[in-house]
Amino acid sequence: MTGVQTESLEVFRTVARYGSITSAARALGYTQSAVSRQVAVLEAQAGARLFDRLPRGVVLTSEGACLLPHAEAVVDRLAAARAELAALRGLSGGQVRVSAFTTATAALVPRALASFRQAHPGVGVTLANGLTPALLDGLAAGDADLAVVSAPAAAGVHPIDPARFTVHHLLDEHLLIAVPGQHRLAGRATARLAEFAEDAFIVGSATAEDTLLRVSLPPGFRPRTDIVAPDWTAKLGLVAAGLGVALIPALAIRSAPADLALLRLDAEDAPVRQVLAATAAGRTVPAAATALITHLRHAAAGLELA
Amino acid sequence: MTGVQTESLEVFRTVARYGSITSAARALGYTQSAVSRQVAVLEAQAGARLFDRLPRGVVLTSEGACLLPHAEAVVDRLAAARAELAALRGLSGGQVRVSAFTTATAALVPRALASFRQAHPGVGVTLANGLTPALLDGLAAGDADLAVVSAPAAAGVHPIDPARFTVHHLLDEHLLIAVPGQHRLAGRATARLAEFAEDAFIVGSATAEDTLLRVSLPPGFRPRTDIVAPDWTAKLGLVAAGLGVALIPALAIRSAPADLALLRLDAEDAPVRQVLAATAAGRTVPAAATALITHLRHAAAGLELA
DNA sequence: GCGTGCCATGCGAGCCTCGCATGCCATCGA
DNA sequence: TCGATGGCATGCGAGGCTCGCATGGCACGC
Repeated sequence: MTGVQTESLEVFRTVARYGSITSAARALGYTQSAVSRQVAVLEAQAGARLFDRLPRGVVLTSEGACLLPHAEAVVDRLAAARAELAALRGLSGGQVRVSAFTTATAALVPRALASFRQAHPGVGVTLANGLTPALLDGLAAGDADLAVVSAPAAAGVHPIDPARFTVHHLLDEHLLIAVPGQHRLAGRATARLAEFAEDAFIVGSATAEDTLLRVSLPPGFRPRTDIVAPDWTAKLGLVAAGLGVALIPALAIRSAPADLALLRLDAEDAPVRQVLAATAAGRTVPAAATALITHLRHAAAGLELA
Repeated sequence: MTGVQTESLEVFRTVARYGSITSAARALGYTQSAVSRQVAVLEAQAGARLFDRLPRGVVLTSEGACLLPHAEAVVDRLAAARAELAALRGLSGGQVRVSAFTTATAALVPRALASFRQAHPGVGVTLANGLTPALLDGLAAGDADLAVVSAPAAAGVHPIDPARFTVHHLLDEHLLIAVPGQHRLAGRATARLAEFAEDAFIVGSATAEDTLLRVSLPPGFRPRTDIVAPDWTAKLGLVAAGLGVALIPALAIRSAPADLALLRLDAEDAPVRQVLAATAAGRTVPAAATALITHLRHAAAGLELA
């Protein structure tokens, strides 16, 4: 019973069904001798006669009848495995695990997932949140198939080791500055950071170092960070109420709010951030993940135009 | 995915568990190259990479993770098949289908089944009833594994074709004649049929030909068959009430009734009937059936003594 | 009594799988 | 920086396995 060939089980099943080695052989496209021998081998492995040889064919013995449901279960299970692999390959099944940094889950990832699920309804998707370093660690650990991460566009030190990860560029994200509707610069399309020296900045944490401001503070520029707000929604609410201005990554804006103005910050002040889709290098990328990258690209293109 | 070797699935499972081809090979007693090649073959059959080769071992791809539960199910199912076959062989499982003629189910078969079930509690037993010809047909058709049948002891024409059935002699059944307790012959141990010329016979059907009397009527002997009763219990009740006498096969007597006498009929009048256990010739006899025959023999020996 | 249907088996060719040995690659430590 | 180590892949040859072909034995039916 060790080293069973699954074909032998299929042969066994067919012989049991036909009640004849010869006709089973015909049905399977084998020679009668081949089937006879395969049955004999299976019987030796089982340690018991599986068929009684009658003058007009064969019938299962009690041992054969005992084995038959198991053999059919095995054959069926293998067929199920084949089918599931085919589904995986054909993007009509399986699972893809995506992780993304929080801002990306505002608009970019949801839009990509929406079109992806429409295109491949059979593929399950799980979404995880986190900060870029944790996402990359999880990616390397195999916790996710695909990570949407951010990286500074600066050509210098790249936080993403190209030897460990394969990255797919999605978009270059610019930084916006949100000002109240009646702010003196509300009508402008772009602005420099230095123009907001007198404004109160609503930041995400108490220390300027932990906020977006840290990326490139002009020398001598020390913004007032009076108000701390935990998330983008709260920040926008505070800005709309006239309590100050706030730096907002463009991706965090789901749609243009009516009661405040968004100015694009000059690239000199805040270098654009890259948004990337990363996969683990050296690991086979699931077909679903590859497809999802395409949808992420399309979603990114749609967002950049807006 | 056709022609999968079940050993390859076991290998696949082990490699996935160890995360390393080399250590899996050690655990399986194979060479690293053999395991490497088996994995490669399985991957070719699956049409996809199942493992990503990392510098320090291997990890499942999404396809591999998809296949793994199926592989484990197959391996487990084969192990279950092995276990069930072993149980069948070891008489700790399985099923045996017995059929018997009605009289044998009064005492002989129940006693044999009782001791058999005590010896092999794991073996299921199904019991069917019928007349000997039908039992033999069912046996030949594979509806039963074992049939308890009766046959005349006459050495002449044997109703059981030895080419179609293997018979195991259980006992020679003698015929009893039941008489009321106050019958004039009640004190005798044996009797001749002719001594009952004046007695009313309680028979199983209206025509003498269909009763036990038919087996060998002395010339000129024409018993009175006034009363017809459907079964042995009713017959015995009628006899006990003094309404006549009745021929009873010894096997139909579960225990000696108190209110009537049982005389053994002379063998010249009613040749003893053989009770046999039959199996289909040319068919493998299940181990449980063979064991049950032994228990039938013991039960028969116990009944003959009584 | 012979033809037919069915299964088992000896024989030889081809293929497959194994172990051995080697090569390649990445990592780790001196 | 370079060798040691650990891990996987692969060329090679031996042995085993499975196949098809052909034959033989057996039981049944005309």
